[in-house]
Amino acid sequence: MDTAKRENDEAARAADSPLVHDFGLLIKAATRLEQRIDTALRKECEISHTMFEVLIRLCRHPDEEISQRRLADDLTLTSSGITRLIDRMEGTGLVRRVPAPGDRRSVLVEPTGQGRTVFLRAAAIHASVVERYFVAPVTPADYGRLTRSLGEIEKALRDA
Amino acid sequence: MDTAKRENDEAARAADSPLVHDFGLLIKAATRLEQRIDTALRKECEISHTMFEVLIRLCRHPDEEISQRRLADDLTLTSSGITRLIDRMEGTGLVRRVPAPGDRRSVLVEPTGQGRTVFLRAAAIHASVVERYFVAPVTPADYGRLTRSLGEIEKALRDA
DNA sequence: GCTCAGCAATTGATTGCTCAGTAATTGAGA
DNA sequence: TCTCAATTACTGAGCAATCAATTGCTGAGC
Repeated sequence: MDTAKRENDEAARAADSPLVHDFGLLIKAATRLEQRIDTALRKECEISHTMFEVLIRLCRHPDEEISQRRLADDLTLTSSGITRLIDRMEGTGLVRRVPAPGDRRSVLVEPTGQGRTVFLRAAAIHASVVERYFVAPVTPADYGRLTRSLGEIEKALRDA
Repeated sequence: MDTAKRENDEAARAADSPLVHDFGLLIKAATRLEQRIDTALRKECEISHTMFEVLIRLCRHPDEEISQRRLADDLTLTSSGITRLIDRMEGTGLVRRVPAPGDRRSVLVEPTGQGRTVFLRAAAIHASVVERYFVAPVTPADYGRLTRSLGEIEKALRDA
């Protein structure tokens, strides 16, 4: 059948387009990098990369707790995802839930002392992996442009 | 306690480092973009983004089937992950398994006619989302450098 | 030719998320 | 002041991945 053959060719062209290729690169680089960090953190610190992302937010401003809602938005998780993640982190003593002063629906989260200690060890591991596979492979000039572009892309997604 | 206070400050600095921030941007941009594509493809074509990634590989070279092993490596899935993914795709008639001529351990996968048809529709959706949120937000010059950098990063991860 | 270490795919059990639905709380407008 | 739509967290069910263990097959070295 001729139409089948033409569809084959069309599909082959679509599958080979630069757009597909370039975007594939982004996805692959990001997932490989995240996997590498995740396994390193699990081995050395017994936490997942997701937990690390939570600790980053909690430690950033030492005297300002963060609501679960905000964490969910920041990590692109659903509210139920965050509930269970914080459950696990509370269970292993990394964080503590505290009621929100002004709003009784909301729950604030803060790191425990142990949480901060683990975070410091984890941050060192994180930095070394990121340094090696994210920073080192590109020239300093390109690195600046890379992060700027990623910022633009993230902004476009956020605004939409 | 003084040591606790110092640990607080140290953690705050680590959590605010440019490295952490920049890498966070990559992860966030990639996951948001992938989510957007995934929901669009699910709504319009009833396939997941992961299935789309499989179809890309299968349609790229029309007369060369691809082994599950290769697909798993390419998509950064485990072999068991690929087995179940292909199960589902075979179940909905998108692909077909065929025995590998030279090696009876290996299973090759090829797209069905329906698989190619769905792929063509999906590719159009994919292109429009990628165009809008990945290409449009950066200048053409930066886009070239962006993909080059991502290529370098991916290469570094692959080599290691 | 035989053995055996290694690889491909599969399966059972588990993990970590989503979705849909629920309960408590809030704040804006009649 | 009261009502009600929106918002927060949580829960049960389900899904898509992982890990660990198994089976069948292959090829290199003796």
